[in-house]
Amino acid sequence: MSRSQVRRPTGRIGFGVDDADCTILHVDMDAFYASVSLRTRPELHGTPVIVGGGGRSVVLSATYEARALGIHSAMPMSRARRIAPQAVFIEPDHRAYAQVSRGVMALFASITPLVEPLSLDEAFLDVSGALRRLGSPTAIAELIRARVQDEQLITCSVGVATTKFVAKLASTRSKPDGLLVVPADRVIDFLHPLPVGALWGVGEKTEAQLTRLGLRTVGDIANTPLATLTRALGQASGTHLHELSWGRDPRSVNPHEPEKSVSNEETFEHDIDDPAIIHAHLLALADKVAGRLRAAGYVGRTVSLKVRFADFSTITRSRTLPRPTDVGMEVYDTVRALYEALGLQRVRIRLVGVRMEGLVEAHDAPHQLLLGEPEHGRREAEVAVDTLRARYGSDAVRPARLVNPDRREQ
DNA sequence: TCTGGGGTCCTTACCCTG
DNA sequence: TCTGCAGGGTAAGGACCC
Repeated sequence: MSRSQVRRPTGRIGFGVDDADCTILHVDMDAFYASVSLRTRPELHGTPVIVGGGGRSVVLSATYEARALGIHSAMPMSRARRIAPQAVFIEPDHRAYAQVSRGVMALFASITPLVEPLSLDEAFLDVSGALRRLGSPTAIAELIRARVQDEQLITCSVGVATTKFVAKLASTRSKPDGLLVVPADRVIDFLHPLPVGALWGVGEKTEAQLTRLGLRTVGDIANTPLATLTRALGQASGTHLHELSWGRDPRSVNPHEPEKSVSNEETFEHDIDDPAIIHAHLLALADKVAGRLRAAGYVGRTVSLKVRFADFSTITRSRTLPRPTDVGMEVYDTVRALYEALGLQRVRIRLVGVRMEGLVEAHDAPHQLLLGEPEHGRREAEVAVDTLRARYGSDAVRPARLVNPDRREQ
């Protein structure tokens, strides 16, 4: 099949024609995971396809044909199977997603150095420095759309505006396979008819609260006194939404946003009440988080434990260390102490998670040996393990207690 | 119906310090 | 010495995003 056969008709929408100041682009892949999965299953184009895992997982992505049947991302897979038994269900292929994402981000980088990735499948671009070389923002957006389709065999949608927030909304409103330009003098016309839920930061709870105030559109928010909004939503959220409702968003495209936290969590296939098995999972998670910190060159100061019980209630507990660390055993010791402090007696647990916060770059962190601490020890051992894993795979070396998952702690 | 995983940001409460 | 207060750090939880 030739590449051109994949191309859909361009869903280009113009909210105006004067794009001179619209140098912020938001590029978002359409149904990313599903589209990537379909590259190797072209016979499924035009059919309902749902990407997700088994067990207690949720829908990661669905084609627009599946969405027409009522499927949406984050829906439990068990429910999706019930609603759309005729759909094709595909296991996620994270390696393929990462590979396509790298290709797309490299394409963005060839357009402008000012690229701020938001996730695997979307990014903001500031193209103000590329106008002389590549033409108007709209021309650049069309170029990106054509190249993504030709090089990656998937479609994307692009919002073009003067601010990040409006560009993001524009790409959403142009989906799938579309382009929407919102010039500065049309921002209010574009924003005010939209439902409040379209605003970034308005989810289910906030929308319900706004509805109680009788506010249904962005225009309603714009015409509500700031004091009313801050009373209902708090100082930060109220002010934020009021600013957005008038199209004011001063944030620039920032390509080097530092990481603030690193976490890993795991939902069990079945709820667990055996402390020894919980400990083993905490060890594996601590090991994983610390490995990611070392790979990224960070150390973290605050260790956080998350526990979700069988009834879905969730608690977190955290402790700030005297000095930052990227050593898995230090993370585990802390997280286990936090777990023990809960004093749980064979309570059924659905999920455990480990998070490191208060990140600083490792070379900026002061390294001071504690009294009695050997100069070489756990960290050196874990760095050696990193080297082995890089060469032989992530499962090549594991903490002894994790080699046999059925083994109980003594 | 039955709810993943990896993040960010905000609010509130509490403690400590000056 | 005691009290009130402001400000910073920490902890916990909630809402939201993709």
